[in-house]
Amino acid sequence: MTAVKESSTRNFNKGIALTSCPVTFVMEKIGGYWKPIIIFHLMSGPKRYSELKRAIPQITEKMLIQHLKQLQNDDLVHRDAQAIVPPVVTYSLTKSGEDLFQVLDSMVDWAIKNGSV
Amino acid sequence: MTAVKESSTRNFNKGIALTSCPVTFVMEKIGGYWKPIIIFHLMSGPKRYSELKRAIPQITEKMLIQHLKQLQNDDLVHRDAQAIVPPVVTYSLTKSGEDLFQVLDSMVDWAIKNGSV
DNA sequence: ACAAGTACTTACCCCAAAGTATGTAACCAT
DNA sequence: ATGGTTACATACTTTGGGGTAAGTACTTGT
Repeated sequence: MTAVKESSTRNFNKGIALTSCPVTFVMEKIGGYWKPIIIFHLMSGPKRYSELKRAIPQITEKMLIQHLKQLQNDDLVHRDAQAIVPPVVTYSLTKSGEDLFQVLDSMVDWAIKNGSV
Repeated sequence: MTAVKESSTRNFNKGIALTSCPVTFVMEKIGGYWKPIIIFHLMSGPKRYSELKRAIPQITEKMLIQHLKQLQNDDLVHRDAQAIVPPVVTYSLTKSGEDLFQVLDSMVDWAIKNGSV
């Protein structure tokens, strides 16, 4: 009986976010803690699952595949699995994913100019 | 007694995020649902609290001041209050805030090129 | 007298994101 | 046969962002 009212702000927001705010659109794709980091590591070329894990030691395996799957669904990352044993699974950026370079790059620029560190 | 272990991933992350990942650094400042939207509306010039509220009808007042305060702490937004009654409080972007234009702009570019809409 | 506007504050709730911990299937090296 | 590697899966818990609802102090308009 704790149903969410249909006219609630929460429900309404889903609408405007996806249809009318390009910045929020991007945030939905690369927002969150780990996605930009994963994408950054794939910028230097395709990586195996275990290579990514080693490159980002702090990430848990659950977070890693969870985000890799979301990135696949959003067509930012491509998964290539060889049907051999032990399995070899390689992740790489799609064209859309590579295009994010400009976005990440401008972020890095800003961070360097305005970083308090 | 629900203390967080000192060696937890969560605690450790705070460290690397702020010191070694510029992209996460930016995300900490403009991430979240409403911040980019607020910044976007301030790009077109200083606005009063009530003007922002009217410009973004879906935001609740709590979210609006909460984020405005965080943006002040991060030195992205400047607050100017006139000690008159009724109060007149004007918010504007700082230099750092204005510099975010490049970041938001590249996001919009990407969204237009890669938006499924 | 009473509503309405201004710029907030406060208390409470909910859910999704993130973290912890453990398991799995197939193989290989010792 | 025991442990290590590979690429995951799954159950459970915690945390914080966001939402709802209501109140405050002071003044102007009717």
